[in-house]
Amino acid sequence: MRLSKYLFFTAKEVPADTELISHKLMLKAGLVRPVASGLYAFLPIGYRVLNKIISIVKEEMDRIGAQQLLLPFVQPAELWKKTGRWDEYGQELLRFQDRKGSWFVLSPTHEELITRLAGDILTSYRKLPVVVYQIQIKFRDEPRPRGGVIRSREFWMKDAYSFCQDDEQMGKIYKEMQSAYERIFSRCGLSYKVVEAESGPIGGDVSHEFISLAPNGEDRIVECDSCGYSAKLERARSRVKMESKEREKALEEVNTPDVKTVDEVANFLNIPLAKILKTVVYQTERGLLGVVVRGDHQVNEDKLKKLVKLEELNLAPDELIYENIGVEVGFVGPVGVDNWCLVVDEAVMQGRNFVAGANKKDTHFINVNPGRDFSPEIIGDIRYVLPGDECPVCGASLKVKRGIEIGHLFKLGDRYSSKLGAFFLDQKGKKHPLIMGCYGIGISRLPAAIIEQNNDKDGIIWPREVAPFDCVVIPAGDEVFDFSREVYLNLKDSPIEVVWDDRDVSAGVKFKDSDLVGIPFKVIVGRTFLKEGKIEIKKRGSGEIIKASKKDLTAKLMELIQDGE
RNA sequence: CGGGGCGUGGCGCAGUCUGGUUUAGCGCGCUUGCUUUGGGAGCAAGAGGUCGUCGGUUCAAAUCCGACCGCCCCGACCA
Repeated sequence: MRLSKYLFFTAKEVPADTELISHKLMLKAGLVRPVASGLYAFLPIGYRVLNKIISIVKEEMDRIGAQQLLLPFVQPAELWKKTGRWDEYGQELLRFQDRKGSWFVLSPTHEELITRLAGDILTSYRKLPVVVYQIQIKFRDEPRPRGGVIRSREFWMKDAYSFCQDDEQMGKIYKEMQSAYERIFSRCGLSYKVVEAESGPIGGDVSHEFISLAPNGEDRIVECDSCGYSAKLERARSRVKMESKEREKALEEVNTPDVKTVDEVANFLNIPLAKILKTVVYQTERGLLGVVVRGDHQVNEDKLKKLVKLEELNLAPDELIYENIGVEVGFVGPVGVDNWCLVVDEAVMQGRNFVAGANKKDTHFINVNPGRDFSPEIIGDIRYVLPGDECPVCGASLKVKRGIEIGHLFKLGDRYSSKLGAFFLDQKGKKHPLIMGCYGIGISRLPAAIIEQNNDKDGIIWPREVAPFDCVVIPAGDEVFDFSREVYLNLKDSPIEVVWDDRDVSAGVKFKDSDLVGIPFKVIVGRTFLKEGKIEIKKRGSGEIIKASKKDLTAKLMELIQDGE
């Protein structure tokens, strides 16, 4: 490839409001270009990287016997109505009508389609298990696309689906898929974590996410260095520290004029946040819910929803609270209220002598004791884990880290197959729903995730397997231009992927551009060649220079590329 | 859903508050020529803009007012 003829450009400036390094570098290096909110064009260099990633994914999927297929990007609404997701999926599902007025959706995912297909074809236990996958575009009408290709509306995804007779078969495939993912992400040069996850709108019980570690990532995970426990923050648990058993003191009112927030109360009474009870009032389909957590904790609504088994859960508006509790927000507490369902976090139950709102203007109670002063209807884990909490498995101190979700595994069970009538017959001729799993990889966000972990002040440093090219031949000086062409043509005949920077610009520009784009090796033909007859190979990451004669160049490079892990 | 910001050649920005010397500037990139050429070169000459759209105010609008469209950022309820 001659660079002078390649659709290639680099930019010195990118919009001032781009935050992420990967976003900046992808724009600067000319990998992608924004087209509209959450829509990106992949230019040739960027598309090469994407294809490298796709090849790795294909190889590893094929290795575990998954079969590639292609489903349509546009799906009829009917299927989505059958599974209920036409209503459940919300505004992220982009819907439109064809000329006849029939409704369709742009696929945000493909469970419905693949399940119906499987139901038509996989009618016998003899064919099971089967794993299929596809690599194609998805569309989710995100409320706020951000971070370049990390959260875009249109994106590439690898989605695989497994169909099994029973949970045991399913479990085996789930494990195989997990190790395939581990190989894929390692080959991409990523440092990642596997964590327990929530399944969200896809549904299902067991779910794991692969998180690429990145300080700016939008997902937060909890992990234990000591035993290896790790989970998404939303579902992470922690052990409740046993409080020293203080003696229960007598309940007392204190005057707290205009002291409303937990922070204000802590300051005003000069006590730690953990000694305050935070009472949050929710509105649900079955009336008001009083939710109590410690002042230093936050209510985890996902956990709360699961615990109380309610669908609708919204913070109650101020007026509604005033009407029902008779006090303004800020002085609400659990003591003496009976027209709500009281849900209390387990950590609260371990404590003694708390401060809480007294349900009276400008007044708090001190020495509030759970059990004595109020009786919860439901007790459970409804809080977010905090850094330093004790690991639920081994008790060591937990850490909270950030990252980017790059892969997700779900055990779906029969959620889709039952609703869509995807059944098979067992040995005895008995009908069962197919037991399903689904497994995604965010293909088009992977370049960004990789760049987040592999860059320096000069630009991108691609790991070997995903680099757009292995090397670039750089002529440094007019006298060597013709010879550099020879060098290029020689390399082109080898398996090495080479590009020749034949542009009429100074050598400095070529070096800078090569560094920015992240080509692993520069093959420099210049003054060293004129002086010593040697060609230089310069490594992108370390800057190390290896000299080779024209004769040895290809072999030397092949060797370096192989070692370049 | 709430708050904030932005829209000026391909890209990044200034100019808008205080309307009129602005023929609408600057940097990057682009074209041509000469000199350069191992880490984003210099000089010279050029091309390229209905100042997001529509409407209003005014003798006069990139600048003031209104509506719309597009884009970006922050927050999403913790009492």
